[in-house]
Amino acid sequence: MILKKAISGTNLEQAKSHNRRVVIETIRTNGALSRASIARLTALSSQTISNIVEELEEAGLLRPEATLKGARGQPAVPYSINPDGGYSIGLQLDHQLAVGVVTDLSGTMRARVERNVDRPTPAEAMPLLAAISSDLIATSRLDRTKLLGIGMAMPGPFGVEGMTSVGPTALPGWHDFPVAEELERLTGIAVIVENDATAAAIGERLYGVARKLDSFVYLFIGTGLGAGLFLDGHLYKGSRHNAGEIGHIIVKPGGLPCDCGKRGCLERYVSLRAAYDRLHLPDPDHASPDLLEELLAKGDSRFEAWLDEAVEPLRQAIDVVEMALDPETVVLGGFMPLPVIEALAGRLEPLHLSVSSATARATPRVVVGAAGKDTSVLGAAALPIFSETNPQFDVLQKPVG
Amino acid sequence: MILKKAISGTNLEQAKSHNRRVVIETIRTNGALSRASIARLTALSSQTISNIVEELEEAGLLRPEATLKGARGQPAVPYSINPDGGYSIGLQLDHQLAVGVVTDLSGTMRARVERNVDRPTPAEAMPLLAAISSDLIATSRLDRTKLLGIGMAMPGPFGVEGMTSVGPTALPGWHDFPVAEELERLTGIAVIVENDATAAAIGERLYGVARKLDSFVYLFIGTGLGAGLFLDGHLYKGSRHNAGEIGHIIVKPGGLPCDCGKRGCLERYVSLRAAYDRLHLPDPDHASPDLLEELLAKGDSRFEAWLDEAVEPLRQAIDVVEMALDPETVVLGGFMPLPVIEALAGRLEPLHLSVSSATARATPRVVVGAAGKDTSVLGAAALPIFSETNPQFDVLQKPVG
DNA sequence: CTATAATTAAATCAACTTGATTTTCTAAAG
DNA sequence: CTTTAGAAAATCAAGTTGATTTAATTATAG
Repeated sequence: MILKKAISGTNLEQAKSHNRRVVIETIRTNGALSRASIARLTALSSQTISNIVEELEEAGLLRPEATLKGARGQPAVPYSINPDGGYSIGLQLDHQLAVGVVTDLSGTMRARVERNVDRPTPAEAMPLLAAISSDLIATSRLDRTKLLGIGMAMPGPFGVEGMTSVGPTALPGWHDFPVAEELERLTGIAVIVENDATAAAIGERLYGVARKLDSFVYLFIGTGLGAGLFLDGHLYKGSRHNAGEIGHIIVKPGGLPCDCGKRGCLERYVSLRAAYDRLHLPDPDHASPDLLEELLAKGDSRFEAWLDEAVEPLRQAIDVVEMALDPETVVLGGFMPLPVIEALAGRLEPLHLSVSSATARATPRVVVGAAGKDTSVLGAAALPIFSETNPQFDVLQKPVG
Repeated sequence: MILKKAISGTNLEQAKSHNRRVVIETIRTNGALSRASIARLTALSSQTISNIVEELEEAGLLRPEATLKGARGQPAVPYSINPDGGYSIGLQLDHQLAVGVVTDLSGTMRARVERNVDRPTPAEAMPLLAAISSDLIATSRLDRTKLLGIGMAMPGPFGVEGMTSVGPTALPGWHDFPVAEELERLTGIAVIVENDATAAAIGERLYGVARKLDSFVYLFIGTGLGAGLFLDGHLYKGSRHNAGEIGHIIVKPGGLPCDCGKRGCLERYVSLRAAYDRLHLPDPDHASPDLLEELLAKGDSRFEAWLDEAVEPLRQAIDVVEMALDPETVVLGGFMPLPVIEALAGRLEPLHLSVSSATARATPRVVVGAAGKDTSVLGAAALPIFSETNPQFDVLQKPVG
């Protein structure tokens, strides 16, 4: 009999680990907090919090701030995240560029390395990425024991025949290549690989506009278009790690042909590639997002036409996402330059009627998040930090098998 | 300073509660299991499992089966869910029918009551629902202490101005009406309200084709069309309880006008209402799904035409769901009669290329689940059982505030 | 009779809780 | 200005809870 891998039990050890994460997360989302207020927010006893805070301070993850006077009673000592409590490496691979960064626990970039590539194959890219990582460690002279891991962002989807490696928005030759395992082998550091959109979503969650949100969707406008799904306090990756690949949903049945074989796919209208194509660039494979920013600034009429044409498909994508997932907010970002994203966002209203049209809202339906070429590397660097410090169901369960 | 409601900490008490749920869930998904095998599956020690199983047997939730001989060692005593360990009331309200059922822990229907209604308002429906509940309790003479709660299913979306109460697929007058609170007040029993699709999804998860799945989407074809989202082992309801309302995503831009104000909405093509409209029934508000089953059996040409026209929008809906959520499987069901669902499913291939086209699959991309008029009541009855026995993150966290 | 596997019993352990106490401040009273 | 009461934070020490560990017991196949 085949037994389903059951959800597993928990014990004190897991509980402890969870509670430590809860303390960190509570401080991250709220800023510096005293032990007493952490206790109130987490429903743990003040004694427990005291113990945990002491341990985390010992470990260098938290640091005390100036005592808060002015109120009655013993003055509170607020604790905040110690930026130097840990470091993370973020890598990002795309058609033309490989970027690596080091960030500290506060998400601040401490080092950055960039290499040009040209639609690299795994054989070309893997050594390069490993080299970038060791470069970063060497030049930033960071304490390896405080390195939480490597986060890597690259375009999805993963492992889908006829989609992963097909067309100008995909990277060729990566179908079924075990990126994380290989990079882990080369560097000896734990590696987390996600698509651009997911990485960017985590970046927004830890340090950006989504800091306090439980459920949001990050629409990543890059070479193609993808969504990072953060639902009910955790990243939703899908059963085969491909959730959010909405670039290939059909927004215009019978519309522009797409390399995936369908017609009228979303990313044929809303993506860097779509813009390049619409502008009839001679060499769209080597065009730069900067060009679009220039054209926007100049008020180029062809680019304006693209903007106008892209708005309705984007509106429809937002509609689909809102209807399917009812998120608190949709965040727009990606490799598309910020001014262009803002121009698109500015033309979105009136949005379609959806479940997000609902009455009282705490946040706007659409907000603009981080955009530009470092969006996804910084998000990538946030991945290990998130996975090491976020309270999540997994952590509470004993590892099984 | 406004503090975000933090994720809260945990302690032994929560852990215990979680572990009990884990034991129940493990037995539910795998069938009868000995203490030793539960221990292996859950990663808990056999002593812990022994204690928990003893308690659960004491409480009547588990019962021992015949000892398993034939292997070496002391023979194992398998335990299974005791159907009489608890009962649940399911209610379902729709345009023409209010149904109530009692099920036991195994999901078996123990009693059923049905009342005709005609697009009822809250003032009409609430006393009726309360009466149905007390009828069920009285006639089935069930032990009130073993009643886990009332689950209720009704069409969504909830609380969306211009959508909740508009059009022939919605129930009028329910915008912002606090159904659960009111029914709880009238009956004195805990009430969980979900839309049809969500209820059906939970039913499939506990007792049906999705029993072993971690992530799946239930496409509920009813008067309208909605999706129940079960992602990463838990129900995803959305930030305003409206996730899965995909009946109003646009599948044909500029297509048939919809009462929500948009054009080409999915449920204008795939739903009972869409079929009735296509058949030009004189009184679509009072048509019955049975008619469609008859027409299908007869091979009615107009109905065949509807089937053919509905397939592509349905295919597109599946495409959107697969691309956005990468589920293990999409389950088709709803009020639409089973033969009709099967006819639709039979015409779906070839499905669009999506992330679900991936290589090795454990389950088919689309499976047919429970369909017919009792689908959502039975699912509704599953809701309290699920919420009382499923291991979930919430349970592990201390109630805050 | 022996190896094997399931189950049980008693003792132990780790982490959170409880309630009393101490510390350190503000605000009001004298 | 000094004193005192009141308030909130932090700490201390003992207590509680539930999982784990270790060892013993039981039942069966070979």
